[in-house]
Amino acid sequence: MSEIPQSYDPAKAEREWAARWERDGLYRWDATRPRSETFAVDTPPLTVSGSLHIGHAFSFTQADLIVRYQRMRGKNTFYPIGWDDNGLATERRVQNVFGIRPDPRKAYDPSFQPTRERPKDERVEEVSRRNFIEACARVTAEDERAFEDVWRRIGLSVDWTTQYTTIDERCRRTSQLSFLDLVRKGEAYQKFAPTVWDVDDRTAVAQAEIEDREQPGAYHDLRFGIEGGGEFTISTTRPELLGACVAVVAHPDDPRYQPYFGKRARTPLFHAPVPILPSPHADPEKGTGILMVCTFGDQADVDFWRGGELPLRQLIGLDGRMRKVTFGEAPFESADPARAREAWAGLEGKTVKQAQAKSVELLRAAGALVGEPRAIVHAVKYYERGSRPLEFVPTRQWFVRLLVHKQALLEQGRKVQWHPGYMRARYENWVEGLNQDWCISRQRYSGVPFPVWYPLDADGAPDHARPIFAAPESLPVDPLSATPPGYTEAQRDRAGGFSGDPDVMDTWATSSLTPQIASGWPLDPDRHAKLFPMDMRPQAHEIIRTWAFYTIVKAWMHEREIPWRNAAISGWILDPDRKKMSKSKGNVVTPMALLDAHSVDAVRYWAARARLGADTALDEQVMKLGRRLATKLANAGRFALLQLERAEATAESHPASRITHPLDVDFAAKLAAVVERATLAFDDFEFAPALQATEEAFWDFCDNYLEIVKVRAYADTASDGRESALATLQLALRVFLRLFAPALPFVTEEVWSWRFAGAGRERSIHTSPWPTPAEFAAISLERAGRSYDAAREVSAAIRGAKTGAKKSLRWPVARLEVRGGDAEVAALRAVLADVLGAGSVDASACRLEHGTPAEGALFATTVELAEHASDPSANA
RNA sequence: GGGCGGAUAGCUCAGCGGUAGAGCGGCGCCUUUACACGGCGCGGGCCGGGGGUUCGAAUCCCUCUCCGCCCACCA
Repeated sequence: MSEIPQSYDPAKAEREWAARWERDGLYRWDATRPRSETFAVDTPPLTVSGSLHIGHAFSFTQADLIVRYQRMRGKNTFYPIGWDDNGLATERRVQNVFGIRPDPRKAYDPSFQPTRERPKDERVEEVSRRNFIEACARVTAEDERAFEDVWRRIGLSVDWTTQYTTIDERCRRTSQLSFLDLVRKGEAYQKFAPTVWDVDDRTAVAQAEIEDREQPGAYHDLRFGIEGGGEFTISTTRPELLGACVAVVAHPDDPRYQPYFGKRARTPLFHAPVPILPSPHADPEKGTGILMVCTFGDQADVDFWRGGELPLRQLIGLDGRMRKVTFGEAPFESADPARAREAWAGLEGKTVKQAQAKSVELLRAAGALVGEPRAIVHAVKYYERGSRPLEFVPTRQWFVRLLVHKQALLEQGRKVQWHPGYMRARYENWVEGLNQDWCISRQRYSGVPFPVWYPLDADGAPDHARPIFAAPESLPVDPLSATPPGYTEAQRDRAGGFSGDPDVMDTWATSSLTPQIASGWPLDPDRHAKLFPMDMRPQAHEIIRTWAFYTIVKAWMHEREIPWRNAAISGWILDPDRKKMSKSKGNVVTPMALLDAHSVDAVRYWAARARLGADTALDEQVMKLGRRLATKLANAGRFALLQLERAEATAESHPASRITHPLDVDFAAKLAAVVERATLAFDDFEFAPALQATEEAFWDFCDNYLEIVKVRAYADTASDGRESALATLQLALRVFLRLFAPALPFVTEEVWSWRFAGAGRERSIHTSPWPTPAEFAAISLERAGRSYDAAREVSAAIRGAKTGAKKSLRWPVARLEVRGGDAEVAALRAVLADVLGAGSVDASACRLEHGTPAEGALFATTVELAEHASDPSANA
């Protein structure tokens, strides 16, 4: 036993215990134990290029609570840690930090050193792809160290030996193996097709990364002619796409346009003959009921174009500017090429926004604009990190099949237990609403390359139909530096030679494999079998459609399995004004200052009080409460242990079998019930009710049990009564400490170390067995009655009388009269000595009588205080 | 427009079929030998509105209103 200090210093305990746990390898996974004893966690690899805010500490703590509980239950916990450091988020950060941007045409400069503190006005410098990737590695390594500091500080019980990053060799290999497996199974394919494209980042993006933003726009009414006579008006928000118009459509039942079906219209400005076709997607109520099909304005255009034999008139280039095209030549037909070319000359090279303004000008001059544009607000699709609207641009991309698997993926989602249960609806909504396969290729640099090359024909053009895949044992490979089998490096990018796939994978293509990365799939099948499917995936709700969804997709495609049995979805942290905390809003609160101000246990307590899935306001009051609780725990622990120490001369230990006094038996029974409630709650991932039940019982223990039992525990000579009190103190403290240990790992470990730390599992509270009914088995709980309740009620009446009279709690009582039913009076009589001792009531002043209790109470109690106190220390 | 949450004391939230709860804040006391980072006590609520089921509803059902989130909506 270590010495019991006078006061508890949280900061000191945090430093010392964190170091000790790491030194002892307390949280290591034991690979020799069987799957049935394992609790495996699919820890979120945090995006290190984002800002680490208190919300991350909040959700990671919630996962840690469950892991700590499972570990105490005897589970061999597998709690890995990783960082997500590839992808566009990292590239953005590097561009901001160093002011550099990749240019694949530039040569590698080994002497290049990125520097910070680049003046804001200085131009962004273009560097080689390799220099850029090196800069990414440098930034993320720094970020990862900063993040690790926070995670260690907050006491996450992760196994640090498992650390990985999504750009490291192991992840690149796993990711590429996954890709090859999907190709082999026919789930991954490449296709040249209109794809959602971000013109700033110049890459394709996936449906999951698209968000709608409300923004101002305008309807423009354009006059179209009909071949053979007549005209009609089309309302469009995108007049700049007029040149890309390949058809006009109206609803098949719309009588206004039925006569024109089969005829051709003439577009204004470009004089392109376009078919007038029926289509059910045209809404007669909207606009004029007839609309342009352009290549491509929206998903409806893409869908319609795919279903017909229409030409492709791509106007918008990869850079978001109007391409150089020639009207009058296929596919840009025109009945009046000269005027069409003249119109296009005013638009070519312009951005979408500029082209729109110019188009209005031209249309107005040509008399094709009916009235003036009418302002509206409408939703426009953006890349979630983008600043300009997305466009559909035909490009070659790799996709993973989703649309044909919706049903299977819904079924997989139902096999997962979602916590809270209603979060499953988010998953199902997303799956049901899918309208594109998963585009996994990105025209970027910092990511996992596709392990693919293409043969070049005699003209030097790649033959995408005959990709050359890397051999699995050669992974990870970078096709831009590695040579495919059967070729020499000299043939790279030469006619008749080969070319590496220049793209990298979507970051989700890798992070969707976190369970497999951690388990060692597929190279270590034994280890994989011991860890997969995992037991718990903790994550936030806004990435159910990405991370949770893609992880379920991959597990199903590779092994027809669910990736984990439980998904524990944490809520968001809102600022005190209930706004979501985010970097862009500038309301981010970082964890370190809060940890310093309130202590780690206090911040963890705040996280532990919130229910899974519920958005929670940042509330420092709750942290103060947590700190108070930790202090109380240390003080109550100190008191109980001092009593035990004082009595050591007469008793070696204080087994539960010595708990015989009615007050103690009753309290033990209440405690046993709390253990049961907390255990049931934790089993169901409900840490907040578990904590609440524990806390309620603990404050009752401090405010009532301890006060009432004090006199008996203080007795100078050994007796059954004193021994019963001491045994109860010991049992209660051991139980409370362990019930609190997941939420308050530092103070509980500290107090535990003062007396209870032993060998084996009990060397730390965090590996000690979770309390069970067995610990109460030696107590005759069947004899538990209402003595404790009776003692508490009468004590409260005595305290109330003294407080009401503005007297100190040691003020003597002249008369105490308690009336109640016979059973209640008997229950009180059994613990009367404790009650009188705690209330400074002389036995001679007390009368217990049969009578009618007050409403909602056990007794009717009358307290009369003495006029004077003989004990000077009791003077008010 | 579809889906999912939420609405309970000034604030943050628990309770989810049996007489309205906690903490904080407010007010008033008490230095008491574990703790003043403490203790005792007092006020404070038509449990969002309206219907229904029930002996009994904050709790179950219907409906409306408001708040938040997810998805859809680009003519």
